[in-house]
Amino acid sequence: MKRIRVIEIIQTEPKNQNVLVKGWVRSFRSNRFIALNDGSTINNIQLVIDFENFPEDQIRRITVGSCIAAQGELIPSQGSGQKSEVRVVQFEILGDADPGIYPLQPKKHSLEFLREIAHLRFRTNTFGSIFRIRHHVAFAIHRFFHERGFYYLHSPVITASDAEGAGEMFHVTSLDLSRIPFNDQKEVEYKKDFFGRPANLTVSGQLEAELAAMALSQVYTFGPTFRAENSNTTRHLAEFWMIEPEVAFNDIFDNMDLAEDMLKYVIGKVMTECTDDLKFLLDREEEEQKSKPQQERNEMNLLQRLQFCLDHQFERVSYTDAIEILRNSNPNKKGKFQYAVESWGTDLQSEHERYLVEKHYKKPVILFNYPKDIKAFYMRQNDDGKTVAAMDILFPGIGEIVGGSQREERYDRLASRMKEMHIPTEEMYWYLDTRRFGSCPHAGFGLGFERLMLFITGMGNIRDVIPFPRYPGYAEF
RNA sequence: GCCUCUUUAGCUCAGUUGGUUAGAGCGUCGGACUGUUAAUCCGCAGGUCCUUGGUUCGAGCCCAAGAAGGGGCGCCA
Repeated sequence: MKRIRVIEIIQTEPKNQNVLVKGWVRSFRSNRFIALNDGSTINNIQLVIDFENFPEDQIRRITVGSCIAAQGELIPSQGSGQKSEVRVVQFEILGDADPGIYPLQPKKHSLEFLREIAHLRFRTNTFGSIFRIRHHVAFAIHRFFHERGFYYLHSPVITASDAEGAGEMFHVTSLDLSRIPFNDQKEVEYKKDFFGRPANLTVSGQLEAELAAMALSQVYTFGPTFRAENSNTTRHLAEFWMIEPEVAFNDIFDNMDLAEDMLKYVIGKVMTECTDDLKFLLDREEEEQKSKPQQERNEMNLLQRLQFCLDHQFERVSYTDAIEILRNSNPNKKGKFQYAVESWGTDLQSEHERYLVEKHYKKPVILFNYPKDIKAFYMRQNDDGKTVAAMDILFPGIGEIVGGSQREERYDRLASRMKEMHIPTEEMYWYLDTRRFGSCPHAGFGLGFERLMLFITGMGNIRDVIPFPRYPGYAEF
């Protein structure tokens, strides 16, 4: 007999039909009622077991966390909590869970505790919801680009270029670190290493995506990204997933449209496809809000925030205008900012970004045309000679979720900018070649997948929206 | 990397001005009950008060160093 998934069984009209279900026990009440979950949905199926008809030693093995297979009749429930239930005819314990040492109890656990047992936290309602949603978000991203005629490009995970300038990199080597070969100058002899040269884990697939966009027109990457930065925050990981579309013939404003459309498409899809899980996370957040002082509570709940994001155009503000708004803002005048907004040309602090998004505009903001000196070498230089066609999308509660730009397509401008910023042009010949042969205007951006997950789930810590987080000093599981 | 807070039972947390034998809820275990919804009721067990050192007649509580965890900042997605 074939097993039926819980998500199917709870949608099936109960007509005393024979069914087989398999899953993990969430609770066992009155020695009679089993709440069984198989991860196909946040909802459980209730199994009713007449303990009088089964050996006691078998009944005693039905414990929270144990895995069972049960066969019986699907009948209308006599209780009020559920539409149907399975009257168990026979069952089998597939895996015991010793209640004396199984760490999950049918009660609320702290996220910090669950992070320490990340191998088991999938079995909680919260993390079940998060990782079902994570799948739907990833899938929606692929669908969005596929429907628009983009090609999914697999950019390399190992790169030999250390000139991408997006942060500290993890070295990749097959050398024996206790016996590193040095030359006479005490330099590492990379010729003896696996690739014959230094290699690193990628910090971005953008440069490779640009190469492909110069032929396929519209591509995107979606893969793991690695930063060896010593970042200890609720918004950073050493290993995270990034989506990087790159589009030939797009300018900075097409780029904004694409990013905004994509975010709205994905959020819309999740709202229609993950209603049960979002409802659970909504209730969870509401409960959490109750224990906070009025001042720190969210003005909108999770679903309202998602809907608001769909209903409103993201505010587009130039860096120059943003500086003026911040300079004239109340917190700046009253000296409330930790970093006073000084002159044009300095980078915005996260408190400034938060003010713009959460207090001034109260919606997602796209900041664009940043001073060239605080941005990367590949961004297109504007005619004013001071700014580049960069854009960042800032979300409430999260900050920067997207960073992108129109790329510098003019060979001379790019090469001279690289020299100014000490980027080795010889090593990057392949990147410059795209500007030598059939160059064209193009643009792209990077979307932090886990940061989008934070917004969609309402979770507060990025370590809770990725199955196995990696961060400084931590690579467990 | 910097700042800050926390660390007491399996989990979540109380613990007064430094004072005898360190508590609660939930969970486990034993029992009762059996159409429950994190079932309910009764009972038992469970502690290196993070570690080390110091102050003191006396430290869970005060001081110092270290460890682990949370939050903020920086770097960024």
